[in-house]
Amino acid sequence: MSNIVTNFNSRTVEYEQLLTNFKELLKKNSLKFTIQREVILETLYNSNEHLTPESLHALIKKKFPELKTGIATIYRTLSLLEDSDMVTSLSFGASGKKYELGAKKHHDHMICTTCGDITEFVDEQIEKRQRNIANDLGFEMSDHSMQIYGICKNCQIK
Amino acid sequence: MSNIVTNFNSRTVEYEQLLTNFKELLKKNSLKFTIQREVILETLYNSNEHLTPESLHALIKKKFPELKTGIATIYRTLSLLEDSDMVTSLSFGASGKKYELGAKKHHDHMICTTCGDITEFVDEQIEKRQRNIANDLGFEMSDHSMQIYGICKNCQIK
DNA sequence: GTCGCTGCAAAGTCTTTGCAGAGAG
DNA sequence: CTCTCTGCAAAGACTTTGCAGCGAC
Repeated sequence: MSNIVTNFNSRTVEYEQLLTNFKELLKKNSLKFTIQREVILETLYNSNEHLTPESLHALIKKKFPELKTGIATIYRTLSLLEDSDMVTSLSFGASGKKYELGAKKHHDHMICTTCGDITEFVDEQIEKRQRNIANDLGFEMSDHSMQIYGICKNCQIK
Repeated sequence: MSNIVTNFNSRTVEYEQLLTNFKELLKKNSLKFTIQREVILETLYNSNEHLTPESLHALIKKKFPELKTGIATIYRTLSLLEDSDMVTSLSFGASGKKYELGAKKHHDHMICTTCGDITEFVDEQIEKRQRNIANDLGFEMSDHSMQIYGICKNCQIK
């Protein structure tokens, strides 16, 4: 798969770092670094969207048809990545479970109920307030997520 | 089912109101008011927890064994209630989809990752900030939800 | 070489649907 | 009476698992 290797040359430092972390994680758990796992990580990294196992599978099939990656491997790898906190899953109403790389900076989501588009944002004021609330309730906060639902600019115009 | 009728006598005004709304909703859509639908609404109202279709079913089976309510009816009624915005569904990681009555005042959730317990809270500061953010991004906000994950007081002690 | 990984297909879950009889309006 | 509901069981959708051969180390 020389074209995968070539691809790496154009990767950002950020991706190289991510890949290194992943390899370390695997090594630490005596797991193996396989082309499938690499392709999944890469595809997640290159996608700006939040992917379902299904859509990840479709993307990979399209980009690396010769790999014949099975959906089971996608599920297995996503679980692995999620367990290791390298990806985060979100689930919205009917649209199922979606995954995104968790290595990115923390952010919240604004979801358009018309077109399903997801916009990310961060607000330090809210972040701070969340920490305070958890504290007040005696909660040892490990994570949090926030979603705002509504109709995005584009869909309002239509 | 006279015992159901009797139960209503001890209901709060709030529940009476909820029931009236439900009946109106049904009438408006030429749907029928059945014992099953009533029992589902009542059980949701009386439960302080966030219920899965499964657990709702179990609760109803236990409380009204003579009804033999099918799980399919639970699913159908929950969809109906959700479509009409009378209940809200939340989905967390692996624990599946949980429902709660949406007639309650808006609130956010703090979820214990150890015992799965859910604590509700509201913070006006965050609520306000959310409105501002949606506004800034040109979003017409219809709803939002926020979850804080962590370890609750109880589980920290154990 | 060893032992984990993968694709495939089969098995599980969870949820939805078709149908015939029951029941609300 | 009519037309929707319901329970049941069968069908679907989505995930997980078992297995035999493959491939990383």
